[in-house]
Amino acid sequence: MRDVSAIIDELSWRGLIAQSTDIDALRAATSAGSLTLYCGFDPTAPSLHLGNLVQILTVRRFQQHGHRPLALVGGATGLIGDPRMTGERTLNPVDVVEGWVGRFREQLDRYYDFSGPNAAIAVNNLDWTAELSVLDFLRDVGKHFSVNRMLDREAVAARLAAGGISFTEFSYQLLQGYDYVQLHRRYGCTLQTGGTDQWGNITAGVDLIRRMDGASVHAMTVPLLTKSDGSKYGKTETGTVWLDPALTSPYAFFQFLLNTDDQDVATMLRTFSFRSRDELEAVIASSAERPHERAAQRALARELTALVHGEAESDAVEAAGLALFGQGDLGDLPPGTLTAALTEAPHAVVPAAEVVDGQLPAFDDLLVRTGLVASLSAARRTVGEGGAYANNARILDAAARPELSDLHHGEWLVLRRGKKAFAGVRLERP
RNA sequence: GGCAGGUUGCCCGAGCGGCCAAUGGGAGCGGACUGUAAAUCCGUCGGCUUUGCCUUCGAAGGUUCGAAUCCUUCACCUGCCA
Repeated sequence: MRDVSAIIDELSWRGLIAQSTDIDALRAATSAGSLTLYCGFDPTAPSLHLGNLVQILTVRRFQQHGHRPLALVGGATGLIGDPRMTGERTLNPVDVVEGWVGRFREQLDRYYDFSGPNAAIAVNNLDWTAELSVLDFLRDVGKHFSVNRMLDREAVAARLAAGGISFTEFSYQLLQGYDYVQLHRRYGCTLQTGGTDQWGNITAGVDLIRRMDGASVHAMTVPLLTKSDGSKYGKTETGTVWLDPALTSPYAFFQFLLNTDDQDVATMLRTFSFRSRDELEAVIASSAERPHERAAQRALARELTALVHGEAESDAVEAAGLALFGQGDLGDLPPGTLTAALTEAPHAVVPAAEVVDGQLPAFDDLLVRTGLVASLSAARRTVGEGGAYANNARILDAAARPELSDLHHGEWLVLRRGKKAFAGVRLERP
């Protein structure tokens, strides 16, 4: 087993500790031996995302130092919804949330070790809330909460000032607080981690344990990932960067990380990478000297893509990107390389039957089919703006039709929108 | 409960009954410059069978040759008074 006490120092230099109830007490607790901790994830979407991964990997670091994680998926809290600044959530159907619980659990399997002396344990807060009666809840849990204090929560205050908040969401904090009580009782859990936005919820649990069981437990938050310009990291034009390859392709995932701003890349590496401090500092230093080589971005993209999607997939999508962004003629690429690259990128298949007079469907149509643009109007607009390319040559006429002879290896046409958005069109031969 | 005001495209926010698919800003997208970066400048920014047509301005009706703009009802929000 690794040195259980070193975890706090490690998190500290990585910049992963935002707040904690009592850092010295926590350090003492981690030094005393293996402790049990948890960080919950509410199934409010079909997949976990990059922002969640910060929390997951922080817990993973604890586990690697010999501590035991509880992989909590909020089957109950996901039905209620944590109050957001922006407004009341729409309740998701019960069966949908159930399905998401299963997907979250599968995803967590990848990051926590469920074997060994400090094996992770999968838990669902529905297990102790489903049969809880309203009266018991109000008498045993509710009595310990002060509405006055609950109103102080930032999200709640914002909602009161704006449109208002339902009793349902207002009660969320009680459920999360009670989770901590149950995990403390059942598993001896003495640490809860989460994003800084969870501080109020987490300390509510700490207080509740003190009141109900007279025990003192720990809380710690991890800074929320923000870019240097203050915006949320992990969101792109197209939306959230998901961990599920069906929602965010490994190719897109890799590209997203590779495009990390210079200003942010050091923070991202410290946050996500499991490499040693010396290794990271070397990469960051060399990248600062020669930023155009983007060694730090590449290191980040490689390690994280390999962790999330596997080593082989990471290599494949990196090779695809290198092939597509390469300087040379795409036609010079070996057929296998081109096919592999375009298969990783978005692509559309055109049946041979659609070839008329040796010509494929028009460019605007193909641009839409590959998903590079949202509509025919957008396709024509993009062509008009000079932002659409076929085989790296600007498309001048949206209505023009590519010839069979334009296809690389008689099979592929490479479409591009702007500088970075590639897609393949494959002609399907009968 | 009474009085007054509001609800516009991804967000904020203009909008005389015809010249409004609807001013302006932000975001997004494209181009230039670059390093598949940032900043900056320029362009673009509902859809389509695209010199025109279709669907949008909280919802449903109505007036009119013609409405985002007028009237009625409903829903929600914001002030003031009880």
